[in-house]
Amino acid sequence: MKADTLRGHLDALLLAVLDGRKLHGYAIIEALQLRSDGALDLPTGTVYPALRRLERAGWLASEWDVVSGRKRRTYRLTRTGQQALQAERAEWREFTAVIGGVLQA
Amino acid sequence: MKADTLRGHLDALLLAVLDGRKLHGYAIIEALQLRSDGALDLPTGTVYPALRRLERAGWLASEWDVVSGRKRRTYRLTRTGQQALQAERAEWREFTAVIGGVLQA
DNA sequence: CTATATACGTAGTCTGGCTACATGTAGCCA
DNA sequence: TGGCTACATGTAGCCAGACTACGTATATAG
Repeated sequence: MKADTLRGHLDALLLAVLDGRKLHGYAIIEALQLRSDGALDLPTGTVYPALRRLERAGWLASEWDVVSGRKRRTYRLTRTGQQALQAERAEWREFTAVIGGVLQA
Repeated sequence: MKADTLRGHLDALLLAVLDGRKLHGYAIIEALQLRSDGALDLPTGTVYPALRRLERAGWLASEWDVVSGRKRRTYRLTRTGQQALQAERAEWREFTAVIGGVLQA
């Protein structure tokens, strides 16, 4: 997949992958790989700053836990984040309708 | 529609709107508005440089003509551009499948 | 005669994902 | 026991690409 196409859709992906479960950063990257059949392989330099940004925005909450000696920062959706996810899904539908409409017009 | 979401899809839009017809820059902007029911209102500072870039890439060819005293640079798809459009359409389908898959997984 | 729509174009900004780097632990294998 | 790989988090700085803000010019309506 061409670079840059992700632009503007990263937040939606991160919120979606955290819908209904708690995951730490590394696991989020793996979950996205899994769900996209390997098409999405986001670098840590993309994901970690984004997660912190979403937490600052109040859409995610995090807590440290230690699993077999390793520190993990585990993220979950806040109520606001859940609403934001709904909004992102709606925007995605609108976006694909608009661009898709032009592409196959 | 959120800014930046267009990123990486502009070329596809321009190629698609020129599929099967010749249009000048200003008319391209209007055609995109029309086809998107007003959702796409691209500024000239976005469209004109992109058209020149696509021409340099060999995907578009242009010629000047004068209509009622006004100069117009009219663009059309080259054969390479036609192929590029097919590729862009395929990439769009892949892109929406990947992101859409994650969003509603 | 001026305001608006038509028409093309460029310089510079800004944003947001990416590259490259830094840090450290656990577990395996030679 | 030493090194390699996977796991795990994080930051600084770069860069591409669309956008903002201009500048230019003609036709037409009021």
